[in-house]
This record gives sequence, C-alpha cells and structure tokens, in this order.
Amino acid sequence: MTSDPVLCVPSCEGPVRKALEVTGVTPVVASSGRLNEVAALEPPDGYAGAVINAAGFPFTEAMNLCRQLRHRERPVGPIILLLDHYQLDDLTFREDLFDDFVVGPFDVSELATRLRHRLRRAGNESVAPRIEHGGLSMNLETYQATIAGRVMDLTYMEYELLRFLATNPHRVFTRETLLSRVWGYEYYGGARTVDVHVRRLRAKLGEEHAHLIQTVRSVGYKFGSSGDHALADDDQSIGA
Amino acid sequence: MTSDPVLCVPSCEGPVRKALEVTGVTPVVASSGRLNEVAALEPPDGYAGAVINAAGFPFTEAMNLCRQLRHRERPVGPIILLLDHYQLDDLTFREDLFDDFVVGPFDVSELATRLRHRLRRAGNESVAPRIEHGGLSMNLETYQATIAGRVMDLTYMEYELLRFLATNPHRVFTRETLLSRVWGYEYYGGARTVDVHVRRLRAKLGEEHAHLIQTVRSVGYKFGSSGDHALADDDQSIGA
DNA sequence: GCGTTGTGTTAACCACGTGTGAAACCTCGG
DNA sequence: CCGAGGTTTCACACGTGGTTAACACAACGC
Repeated sequence: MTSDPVLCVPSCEGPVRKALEVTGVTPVVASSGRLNEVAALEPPDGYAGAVINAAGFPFTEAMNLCRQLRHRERPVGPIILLLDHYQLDDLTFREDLFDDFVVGPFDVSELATRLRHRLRRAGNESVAPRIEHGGLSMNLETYQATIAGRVMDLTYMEYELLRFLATNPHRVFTRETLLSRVWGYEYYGGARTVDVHVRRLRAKLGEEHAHLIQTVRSVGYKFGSSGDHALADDDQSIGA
Repeated sequence: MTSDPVLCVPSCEGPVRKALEVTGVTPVVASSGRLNEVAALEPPDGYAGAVINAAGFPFTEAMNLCRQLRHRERPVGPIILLLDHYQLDDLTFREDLFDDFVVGPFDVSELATRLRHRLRRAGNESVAPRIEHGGLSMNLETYQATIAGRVMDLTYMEYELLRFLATNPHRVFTRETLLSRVWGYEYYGGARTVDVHVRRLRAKLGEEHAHLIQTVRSVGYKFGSSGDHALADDDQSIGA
C-alpha cells in the first residue's frame, strides 16, 4: 500500500471517490450500511484521516461515530463531514468532533482541496486533546479527569456530561439541550436525570469546586468558575 | 466587554457581513482598496480572526497578506479565505497560510458555521450573539449581562424583560404589550408587575445607568436614552 | 446464583423568584 | 393649592423549580 489510507463511511462513490483519488490517498470503505456499524468494526490503526458522509443519515449517528473515532487509542487523523445544507445547524457545540466539512452538492476539487489542507495540517498541528479549566483537567484520550491534581474517577455519563459542559464554558444549556447533545438521542421525560448527574458531578468535584457547575434558574446549567464573576457580587440585591 | 473584532479585507458586504453578524463578532474593515494596502496599515492587535476576500483579486496578494498576518508578533486568529472556484488550485502548498476557505457564491450559514468552527477551535469563548447598547452588553448564550463592564446578575424574568427592551431600543411599549411579549401569554390584571420588574432592573443597573429604562408617562417604558420619540404603537402586538 | 456498579426515576423538601395589594410619592391640570 | 391619575416603592404570600436522598433496574464480574 503506497498511499495513505483514508477511512470512508459509509461508502465511497461518485465525486467523493474521485476527490480522494485526485488527492492521492487510498479510500477504505468501512461499511456500506448504517453509520453506527463502523464502531463494532473497529478497523485497525493507521488511517491518515476519515471522510464521513452524513448527508441523508441521522445526524446523531454521525456524531457518535466521530466521538468514537476521536477516542481510539491511536485516533484517526482529521475528520471531514459531508453534509446536507440543513444539517449545518446541528454542528453547533460539536465543533470539537470534526475538523472540516463540505456541503452538498459535493464539488470534487473543493473536497480534494479540503482533504489536502487537513492532511497537510495534521502533520504540524499537535492538538493536545485536553481540556483545562479552573483547576479541572480532562484528558480526552485516557478518559481521566483531575480536579486540582486530585483524580476523580468518573463514570461514562458523568465524564461525557462534564466534558460537554467544560468544552463550552460559560454557556448555558437547557436540560433538553444537554439530553440531546450528551445523551445523544431524543429523550422522553426524565429532565430530572440531568439534575441528578449534575449533583453527582458536584459531589465528585468536591465542595471546594462544586461551584464549577452553576445553576441558571429556569434555564439550565453552565460550566465556569465563579471567579469569572468576581466583579458581580450583588451589593444591591433586592430580595433578601 | 464587547464582542470580538474580526478583520475583514478588503471590505465586508452582503452575505459576508451577515455571516459575521450571525456569528456574533464585530467586522472591522481594514481596507476598501487593494489587498496589499492592509500590510502598511498594520492594524492593532486583538483580532479574533480574519476574513480575506480573495475572490477577484490577484492571488499572490492575498497570500502575501496571509503571510504577514501570520508573522505578526501577536498573530491574528484563524484566517478564512473567500475564493473563486478557479482559485482552488492555487492553495496547494500554501496550506499553512490559512485555516479555512469558502468558495463563492457565498452561503451565509456555511460561512457562519465555518467562522464559528474555527473561532471555537482557536479557544475563543466570546463567540456568541449579543446585544450591545449604551454600556449594556447581553450575551444570549451565557445569559450574562454586563453594564459598563460590571456583571449584573439577573433573574430569569429580569433578563427576559431587559433583553426584550434592549433588542428594541428607543421604542415605547405599553405594559400590556410587555406582558404579552415577555411573559408570553394574555395576562389578566397585574399591570403593576411590569413596574416592579422595571424597578428591580433599574436597581441592578445602578443609579448611574438606571435611566437606560425610561418611563413614558401614561404609555409605558422604553429602552435607551432620550433622542427618539417614536410613539408607542405596537403595530405587531398580538392582542391589543 | 449473588454482589457490585452505573444509570435513570420518583417524591419530599426547601429556597428563591415572582406576583400582588396597598401605601407613599410624583406630576399635571384646574 | 387641591385633587386625580399615574408611578414608585415596599413587604409579604405563593408556587415554581432545584436539590437531595432513596429506590428500581439493568449490565457486568465473581
């Protein structure tokens, strides 16, 4: 195999294949069915990048796939999404899961250029997959989180929730948004679920750092130390 | 705390401006002439990113500009190129000079998505739709409001009311209109409710800025200091 | 099989935001 | 100067919404 292999999901046809050939990489088709079959497939390491055709597919499946590709021991290189135009909005708050995207109808030379761009850049960029914020440190590869040096062993959902909040600090999310973004599917009932997970997270953060997850009444939760609001301190508070 | 400035070269019109506004950053036009004028201009530091419209311009000029932006002591953030389709090939071997690109005709939401993507990836937090007016800044994603830099911590209804008033400055609203718009339903009695909330808002704005919400006797309230006398007239009110 | 661990649900408890009425205050016209 | 209509201010009761703990259940390992 002379040229670098690039993972194609779920298939590789038409302009996509042509673009890959023009770029000079070898397309490797991972699955010809649904997107979430790939995870089970667990292809060997050594891919230079991935092209995921999410157009016409359920978006959450594509995102789950991205997440899994990112979390492999030796993660696949840059991830490029192929999208329908209406899927653009779904990318919000998921910016960390992909590296570039193309909107259909797919243009061969644009796709090829983006591929080349990302592949070249992947060599130089040493993207430390790590989140640092207010004493919290999350290693995205080892699934470990430490607060002020102390290791907090989180469960899967706890980790995912904290990661989502911490990658978008200071931003308020409704419980519905959290359920759909972190849990990844439409959720019937159970908005309290978020509350409980937040409570558990706060417990594991310890009393000293519990305030890292803040409640915004009637809205939802957000991540961010109160140090940022140091100026706030409502000296003219109304009620009490 | 105003929204981050993004350098626009050579100009910022049409879909480009719209995309920047949607993204929540402030476009700053560096030059309205040729691309290479900007270098001489040497704009001050502090830009969150740059959008360079190379479409229709000599390509080498755009590349020179990129190079100079990259080599400043405190380099501008991510650089996004706007291109004509025929310019795609010129990008080869220059992948390090830019971070993303869009091919014309330019689509607002695609451009906005790319902007957000690269800004977020660059670790930029202050990419968010905002309202700015008379020292008041409201970040619609973090539910935070600051007046003259000081964080005012508002309750839910306070925030909603202030947001409504501030998004329609200089315009007078009757109490009934405010109730139906902000509270969101037909409200029986309780016109005093608005008064009280206005009072609480004025208290949190501080004596110095309390006048931002003005009373229009026997009509209602409006946001913004004097100057505009546009009479009440809720032409789009629901049930008045 | 059993115990363990992770996750979601339910319900009691409690705090705080919110709405209300009444009184004080202001503004304007007679 | 008075009175009426409007606005500001205050104190308090209520209910929504968040916290918390305890339980239910599935997945997994021993």
